[in-house]
Amino acid sequence: MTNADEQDQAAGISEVAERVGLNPDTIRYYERHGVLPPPHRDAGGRRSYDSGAVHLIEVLLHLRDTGMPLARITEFTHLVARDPAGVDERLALLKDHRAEVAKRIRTWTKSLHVIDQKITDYQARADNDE
Amino acid sequence: MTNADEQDQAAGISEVAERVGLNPDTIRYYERHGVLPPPHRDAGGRRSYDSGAVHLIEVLLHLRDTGMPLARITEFTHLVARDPAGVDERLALLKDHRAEVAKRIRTWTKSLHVIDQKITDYQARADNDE
DNA sequence: TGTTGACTTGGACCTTGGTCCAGGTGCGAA
DNA sequence: TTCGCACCTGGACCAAGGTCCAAGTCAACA
Repeated sequence: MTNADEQDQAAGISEVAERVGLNPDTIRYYERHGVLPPPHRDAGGRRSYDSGAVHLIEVLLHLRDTGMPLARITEFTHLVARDPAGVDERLALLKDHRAEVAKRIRTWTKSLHVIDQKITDYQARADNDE
Repeated sequence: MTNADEQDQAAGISEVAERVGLNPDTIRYYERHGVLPPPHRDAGGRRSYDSGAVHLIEVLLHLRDTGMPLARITEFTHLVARDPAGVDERLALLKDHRAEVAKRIRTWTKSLHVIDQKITDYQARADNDE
């Protein structure tokens, strides 16, 4: 079983990509654009991600997947890099985003009702035409 | 008061755009791409939207705003045009979409909890550093 | 010791969803 | 009847977010 070893330290880009569900090219793209910080490199110059780096990717993906634009995620990453201890700005950014996500969930829920109404309409028409 | 008149029949593209919150260019773009059906034209060749046409736009915007790709909305529009009475396919399409929206609301709600967790973490760190 | 296979880089290309612009037309007010 | 304005068309342009490709490097294995 290779599992125990795979839990530990330093994976290559392909393995990380697979683990987080991204294309390796997407990870490189994010790095070029500052969305992700540059990872360590092994002796041969290849990218090497420890578990902390992988965890950061996973957190940032939660932000992306709740609609935060890459440019905004990049700000977050830069805050971490510039001042790893200074948590205040990051906290503000997250709270902002949290509010937006909550709002979007509310508006989607409303739209869901509109769609349901339309479905009900159509169902009635379909039943009438029987 | 112009209000009573504005409620009635046949608005031009700018007025409709304003009413539904779109750029007139966006409405033309949607029409070119089949997202919206071609509207009536007045004597001078200008687009003219009656209340039914405006209502259709509003419904389609609910689909768009819950993440349905324009290509999918276009299918819906074509179903209406091809067979105005045949409601079954439209119903299936809407139910599909409804399920996707419901799922998305669930996953976003989960991500919201992850973000909240991160906020709590940061808050604890900020409090410790005081 | 040479071939494989995974990696490296930079840049070209792609899709989605618009937005903007130039050049032309037609209607109503002055 | 001429001005001005809203509209028309077709096509260029834009931004975000990737994806793909060519050419080169390196480590390991036969």
